[in-house]
Amino acid sequence: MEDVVEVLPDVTGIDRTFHYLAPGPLRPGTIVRVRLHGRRVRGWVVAAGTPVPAGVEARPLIEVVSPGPPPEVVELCRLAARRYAGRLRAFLVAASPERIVHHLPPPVTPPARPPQPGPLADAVGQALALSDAVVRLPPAAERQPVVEAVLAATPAREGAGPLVLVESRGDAARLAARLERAGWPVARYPEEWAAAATPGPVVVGTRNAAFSPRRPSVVVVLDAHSESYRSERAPTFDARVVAAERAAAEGCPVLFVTPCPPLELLAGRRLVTLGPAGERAGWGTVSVLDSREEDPAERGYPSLLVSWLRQAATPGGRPVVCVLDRVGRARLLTCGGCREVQRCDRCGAALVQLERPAPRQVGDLSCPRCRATRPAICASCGSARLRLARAGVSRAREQLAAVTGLEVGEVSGRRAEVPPTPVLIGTQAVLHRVRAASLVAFLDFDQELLAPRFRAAEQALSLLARSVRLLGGRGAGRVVIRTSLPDHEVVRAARTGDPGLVEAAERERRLLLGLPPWSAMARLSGPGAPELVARLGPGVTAARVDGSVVVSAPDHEVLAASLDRLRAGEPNGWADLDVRVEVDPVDL
DNA sequence: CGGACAAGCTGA
DNA sequence: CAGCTTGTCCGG
Repeated sequence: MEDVVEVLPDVTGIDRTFHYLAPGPLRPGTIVRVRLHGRRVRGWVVAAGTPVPAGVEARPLIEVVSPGPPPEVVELCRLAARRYAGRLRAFLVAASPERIVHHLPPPVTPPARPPQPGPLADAVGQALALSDAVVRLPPAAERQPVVEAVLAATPAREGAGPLVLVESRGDAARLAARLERAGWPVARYPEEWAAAATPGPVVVGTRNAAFSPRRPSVVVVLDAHSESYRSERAPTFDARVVAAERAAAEGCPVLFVTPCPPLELLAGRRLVTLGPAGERAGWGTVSVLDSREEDPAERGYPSLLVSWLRQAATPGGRPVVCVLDRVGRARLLTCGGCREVQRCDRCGAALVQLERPAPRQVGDLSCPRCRATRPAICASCGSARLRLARAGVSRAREQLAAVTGLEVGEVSGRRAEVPPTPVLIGTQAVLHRVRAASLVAFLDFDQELLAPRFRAAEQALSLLARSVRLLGGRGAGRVVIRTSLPDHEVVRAARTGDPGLVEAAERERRLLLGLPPWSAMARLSGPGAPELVARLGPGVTAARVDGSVVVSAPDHEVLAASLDRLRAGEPNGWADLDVRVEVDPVDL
């Protein structure tokens, strides 16, 4: 009983460690049970051999419960806790088995497979040689062959194995099944934690798999543009960042595979593509309907769209999917004269009218993104006649059924069944609810292009990529974009199969406004937030944005150091501060 | 978090 | 003043 270990209790309200005596040496990450304040609680060994503070007497721990994350993953959790200003506990939970692990299965030997030569193998080889790269593959390209190409090209490494991150649990299940069918041993994370802790199998999982136990020999992030890699609950960590940090620490290559890489992913990384021809082919047929040129009598459902919908709707076949986003009550204002959408001339977001104007008063237009305001007059023709353009999904369903003569079902809610109708309509969530489509039509793509978030353009392009994928390659199917902005770079990118157009425009815009990746941001909310502003220290700026505080720093190191200062002053860390911290908030 | 304990309130 | 609620503190 000579070994002293430091234990972090698995208790919500505690963000500090305690010392206990262990029956022998225990490595950091080990899950133990201890007595704390008369209670029996679980916790993680987070350090060994640290001196017991004066005045306290370390007591023996109750028992060793289970193996947990290995020391290098505990270290990764520490880095993540610092970068995302969260409690270490949250990350250790993500890195730990769901149930007690009694014994680890024996290591397996993966098969040796020579890579299949071809353009895909070339791209993968190039990316692996770069060690940290973005592989831009068009949406119609299948992902399993990419993974197999990486597995075939990655040399075996003692005690290590490949790690593949995917965007959803469904993707993980499918990929795991396919790889197993192809003869690769697979361990799913977190369900098969113990197998994922042993050398050999390919570890497949969603964002938490970035904290999986075994050392990676290579890390692949599929659909790396997906926002599901960012956890929406605090701490809002980004698994892509964690995966990159882990690969760097481990000295193994990391590949981000995506049809539309966001700027933050490209920053400091090399890009590998299939070349213009290969990429263009993989974006399929993208058709654009200019809503400004429509016959008003068609009321938003132009005859060309209707005939495409009718053609694509086959009973019993893949559904036609229509997307109409009325998410965010951001009212879209168009000019009654020239029909121009009223946009912010500084950042391009759609303007809204502030509150309800007082009687006989014209309310100014304001930008929900950058807060700029201007008078309610059309920017292009000077008319003061502005109209509110908007239509809810349920009403659109009726209109669509009437105008096409087809049966149209509405997809709403998270768990409701998808109706078996030949045509479906819903918000962008519908793209996540179906596995395949014969046609995808965005009835009002302006909604996506002009959403008041600084990542709107990238998000819009990723919706198009997802749509192309639902059509399933083979040149069948069509994506229809109805918009008043047919020359917007997002629309051009999808039409020409060149996501670089969005990247270039985005780069310019973000540099100009000092947005990420040229800065690092965090949002502090909750009762404690306002008082903390004064304690942030130098190097950062803070701004009040409806009730919460947005903190900006030149980079993540400065931001993390600043937020760390807040925690450092408290004996019980974040548990003492009545505040919620989101680093890199998505919906800004 | 949740137990311990102190301070405060109520009713007979 | 017992019995109960509410609040604050602290854990090895």
